[in-house]
Amino acid sequence: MTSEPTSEVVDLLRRDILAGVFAPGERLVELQLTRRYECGRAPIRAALVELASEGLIDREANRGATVRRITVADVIEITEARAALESLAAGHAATRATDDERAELRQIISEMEAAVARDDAVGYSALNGRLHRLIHTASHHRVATELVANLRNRASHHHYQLALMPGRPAESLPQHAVIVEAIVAGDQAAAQAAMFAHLSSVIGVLERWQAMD
Amino acid sequence: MTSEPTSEVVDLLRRDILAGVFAPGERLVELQLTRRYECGRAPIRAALVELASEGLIDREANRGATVRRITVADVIEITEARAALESLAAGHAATRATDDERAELRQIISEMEAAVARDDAVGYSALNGRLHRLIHTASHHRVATELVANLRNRASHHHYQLALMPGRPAESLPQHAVIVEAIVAGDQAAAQAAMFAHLSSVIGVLERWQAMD
DNA sequence: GTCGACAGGATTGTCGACAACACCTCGGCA
DNA sequence: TGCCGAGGTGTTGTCGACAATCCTGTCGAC
Repeated sequence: MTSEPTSEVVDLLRRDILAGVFAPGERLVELQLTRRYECGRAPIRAALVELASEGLIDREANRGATVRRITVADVIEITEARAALESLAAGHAATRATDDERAELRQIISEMEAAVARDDAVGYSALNGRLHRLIHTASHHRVATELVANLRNRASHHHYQLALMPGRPAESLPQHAVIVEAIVAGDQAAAQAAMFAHLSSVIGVLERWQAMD
Repeated sequence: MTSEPTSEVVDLLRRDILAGVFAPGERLVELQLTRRYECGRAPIRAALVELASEGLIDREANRGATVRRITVADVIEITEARAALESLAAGHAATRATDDERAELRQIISEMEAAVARDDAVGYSALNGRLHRLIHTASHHRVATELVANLRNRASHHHYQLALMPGRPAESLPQHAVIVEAIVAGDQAAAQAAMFAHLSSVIGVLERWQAMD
C-alpha cells in the first residue's frame, strides 16, 4: 500500500519466508541471500529492514536476522487483533460497499457452498481469503486493510491453516454467510458482530489447540 | 519491540519528523539528511525504509521520500483502528494487570484530577499518554501494543492534539476514570466498552472538526 | 504559439571494499 | 580440571564511487 521502492527482492524474500523455504529461527545471512537472489547486499539489507518492521523476521544489532518463531499464543494474539480490526472493516463495508461489491460477496458465498458440497478444502481456503480481502476493499478503510494484511502475513507462515482442517469449512460457512448477509443488507452493527463472532470461533479453535500441547 | 539494528538515525529522524522539523509533503533528500545527521547514505536509507513501513513517510521508486500528508479523514481512520485495538487491550488489562499496575492506574487518575483542577492542559496531555501506555503494558498484549504505538506515531505529527483544546480535559477525565475503574475491578467487558466509548467521543470531536472545514 | 524531442542536472539504486563487532577455538595458567 | 584471555573467523555496519532514472528547461519543428 505505502511504498515498494523497486526492490522486488522484498517480495521474493517475503514469499519464500511465507512458503517455508526458511525454517522458523533460521538465520538469514546476507551473503547467502545475495547468491540466492543474485544481487548485491544493498537490496538485501533494505528487504530485511522492511520485513523486520512487518514482523516476519527479527533483527539484532551486529547479530543479523532470523525468521521469527511463532507460537500458538502468538497466533491467538494476532487473531484477536484481527478480530478487532476486521469487525471494524465489516461494519464499514456494510455502509460503504458498492453494488458490485455486494454482488461479488454473495457470489463468493455460493461458490463456498459449492466447495463445501464437493469437499474441496483447498478451494474453500482460497475463497475464504478472497472473501476477507473483498470485505476490506469494500470497507474503503485503508488503515484497517493495511494492518490486517500485515497481521495475516505474520500468522500465515505457520501452518496453523485451520481452514484445511476436516470439518472446518462446514463449520465456518454459515458464519461467513451471516457476515455477508449483514453487509449486503447494510446493517453495520450486525456485520460487525457477525465478523467478531466468526473470528472468536477461530480463536476458540486455537485455544483448544493450545491446550492440547 | 522487534529490532533496532543500531542506527540511532532512525530514532533521530523519527523524532524530527514528529516534532515538525520537516513539513508534511516535504521531500527528504538523502544527501541533505547525510549532512544533518553526519553519516553516510547507508544508515539514512535504512532509516527511510523503516519509517516508510511505519507509515510516517512515503517512498516512490527512483523518486525519493516525502513526509506523509495526514488529513482529518486519515486521523479519523487511525483513531477508529485505535478504538478497536485499545478496547481489546483494555479488556485484557482488566484480567491480566498486576496489583502494582492497577495501583498506578488509580494514581494517574488522581494526578489527572489535579491537573484539571489547576487547568494544566499540557500536564494532562502527558498524563493521558502515560495512562494509555500503561494500559497496554498491563494488557500484556504485544501485538495490540505494537500496532497502537505505530498508529499513535502516524497521527501525532499533525497538530490534531485535541487534549490541548480548552475544555477537553474536563470532558475526557470522567471517561478515563470509568475505564480505570473497570480495569481495577477486573471487569473485562466494561473496560472494553469504556475504552471504546472514550475513543468514540474522540472520533466525534474529529468529525465535527472535519465538517467545519 | 504549442507541442515534442533532447540535453543537463539532480537524486536515487546498486555495487564492491573496508572497518567494527560477535562468536568460537585454542592455549596459558592456577 | 576448570577458568580466562588472545587470536581467528564469519558476519554485519558503513563508506565512497558509479550506473540508472527522473525532472527541468531549452530548443526546434509544425
